[in-house]
Amino acid sequence: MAVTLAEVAAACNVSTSTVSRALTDPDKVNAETRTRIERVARQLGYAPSRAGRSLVSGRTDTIGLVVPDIANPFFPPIIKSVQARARDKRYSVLIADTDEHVADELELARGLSRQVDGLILASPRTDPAELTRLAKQLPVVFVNREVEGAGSVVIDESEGMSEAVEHLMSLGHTRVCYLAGPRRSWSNQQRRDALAAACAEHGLELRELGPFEPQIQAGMRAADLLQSAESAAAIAYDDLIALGVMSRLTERGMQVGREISVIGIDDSPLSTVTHPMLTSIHVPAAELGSAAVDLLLDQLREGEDFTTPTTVRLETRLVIRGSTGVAPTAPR
Amino acid sequence: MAVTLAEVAAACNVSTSTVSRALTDPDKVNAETRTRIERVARQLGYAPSRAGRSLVSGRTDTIGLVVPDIANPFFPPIIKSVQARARDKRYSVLIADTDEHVADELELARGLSRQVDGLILASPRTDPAELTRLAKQLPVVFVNREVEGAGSVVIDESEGMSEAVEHLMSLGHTRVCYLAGPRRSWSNQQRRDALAAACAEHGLELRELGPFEPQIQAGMRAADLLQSAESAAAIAYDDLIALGVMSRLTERGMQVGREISVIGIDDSPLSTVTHPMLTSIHVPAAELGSAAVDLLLDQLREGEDFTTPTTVRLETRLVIRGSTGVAPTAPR
DNA sequence: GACGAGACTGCCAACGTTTGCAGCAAGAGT
DNA sequence: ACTCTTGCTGCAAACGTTGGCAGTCTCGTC
Repeated sequence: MAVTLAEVAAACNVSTSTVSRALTDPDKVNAETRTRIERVARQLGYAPSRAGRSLVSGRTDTIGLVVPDIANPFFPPIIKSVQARARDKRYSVLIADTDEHVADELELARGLSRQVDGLILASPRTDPAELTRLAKQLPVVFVNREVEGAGSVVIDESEGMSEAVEHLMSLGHTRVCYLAGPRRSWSNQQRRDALAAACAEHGLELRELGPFEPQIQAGMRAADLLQSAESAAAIAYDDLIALGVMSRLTERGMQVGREISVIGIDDSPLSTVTHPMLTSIHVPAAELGSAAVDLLLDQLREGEDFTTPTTVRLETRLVIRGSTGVAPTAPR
Repeated sequence: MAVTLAEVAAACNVSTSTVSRALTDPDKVNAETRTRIERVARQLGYAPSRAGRSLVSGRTDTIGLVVPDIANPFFPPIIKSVQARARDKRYSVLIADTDEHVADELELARGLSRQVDGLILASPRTDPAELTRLAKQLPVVFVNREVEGAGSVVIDESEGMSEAVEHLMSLGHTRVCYLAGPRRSWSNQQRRDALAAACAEHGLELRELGPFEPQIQAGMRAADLLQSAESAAAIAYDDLIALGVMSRLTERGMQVGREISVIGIDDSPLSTVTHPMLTSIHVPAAELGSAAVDLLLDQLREGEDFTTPTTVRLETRLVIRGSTGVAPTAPR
């Protein structure tokens, strides 16, 4: 069905090798025949067979991307930037969604590993030892997690958290409640630690509720717990939880941004759709994706050389919107 | 690096053909040797090379999915269900995002067509003639669009629209404003027509604003236009526009659900995150995805037989939430 | 005019898998 | 004892591409 090298070769009265060279290594072939071949190839609509090429080169020109939940608005921007960067470099992207199902993470990654040259894993909960093993089999870059023996792109929440805590204090808050993400999530630990450090530094009292799944429904549950706690300020593990909290609180007649302050993390596109809009710690999703691709392609290029796996650290900052306001008991 | 058939064969003292048969066509080989081969293969961690297999079979066991915008919350559920169904059937899914860029749609689809067995296109704006041509090259299923010579899964908005119009009338509304989607979008035309039909039937006055891109920002712009029109009810092309409208109206101090009623289409997960929650016409996204996969795999199985391309039509219904309420001038 | 260099090009093997065909042994039927 | 069948296995070709090697041709040089 598809046009092959042989057909182009026949049409040009040359051998397949010449056609192959003309199209992939133009300097190696006479300028005149090359242009002729190029013309005929275009005319016939020739496109190299990935399978044939893969077989001999051992490469697939495809990278895999594993995310916990495409529906979580934090990920689409990352996916987009991964795809964009990959496309620039002539790579395709195979995406797998684990549906927040920890057990599937590894299985999916392994399945993918057979049809890709490298993997980008944004799956925070699998056992580190397994991940290290996986990283030995093929190049892997982790997003938002550090794993021994593999490159990673991580978010440094400390700056954003510090700003958030300062922000709350300047509004007169004296305590804050952390709405935790999944217990075994690497980034949950990072965020909790960053918050704890910032609180300790600035003298803000910290409580914790949870864990909650990063989903709006869980946020709603968190809202009710939050109300029975005595905190007028909350920082959520991510925007989804924060949005669920806001939605539920508003539904119950509370004024978010006046009676209670809510801060999210990720600064996903949804932050601006609610009223009040969500104050959130901005995470540079686009950079995250493209940095991950760059790191991975570096590893692919190095080949067998032992490159010390790099960690790229991305800064965060607070974006203040309407969901945070003066503490209720504080003087106006 | 990877374990090949030949290595398994050597370890078992049989030929590669026997190993191949043992693993793909177990009946053709002696039970005893088969179990031995299976054991050794597992031990060695053998996994068939997709490239080798593709080369001889001509199939890739991969399907392509083109969507206009992963970040649009309407699509993730579809993507998930496509992936889930495909995975059940041992297919991988290659996703491409056109970023709402019409010119890229075809190019991306063509690029994908070389590495997949079939395509699912949820890209509403490309020229029909081009799409028909594409459908001649390989099996294609269209989502939310009918194209000659290809299968499709479409949404039948009429029922949902009818319910929406009845709903508005029962609340005392006498006119409604349609916030149109992209002019060349097939589903925009479907939705507009369905709305017009429903309005004509029930005697509701219809106006139209737009077109607007299916994005929150565009919805905000729509909100301001809507305010200067004199309609107390609006039905948007999709939830994103509706959410943008709500967000902007609320920001400008209007009470959505009291002073003005807003209805979205898609019933995306976001519908429940705002306050008030968004009344929306529910579209069965999961069914949409799995139906598309089923249709495509049917086409793949049929092979060269001329199957009359099928169109699957999915019903919609109205989900009433807080964003719609009694018309302001109507008696209470 | 012979020779070597250089520029192109063709031949062929290899990648890993599947599959039609042939070969082989063992058992059944005569 | 002979053939025929049956069940199993190996051989070899094919899929489309790449790249090492060798061959051809032309041209410049001595």
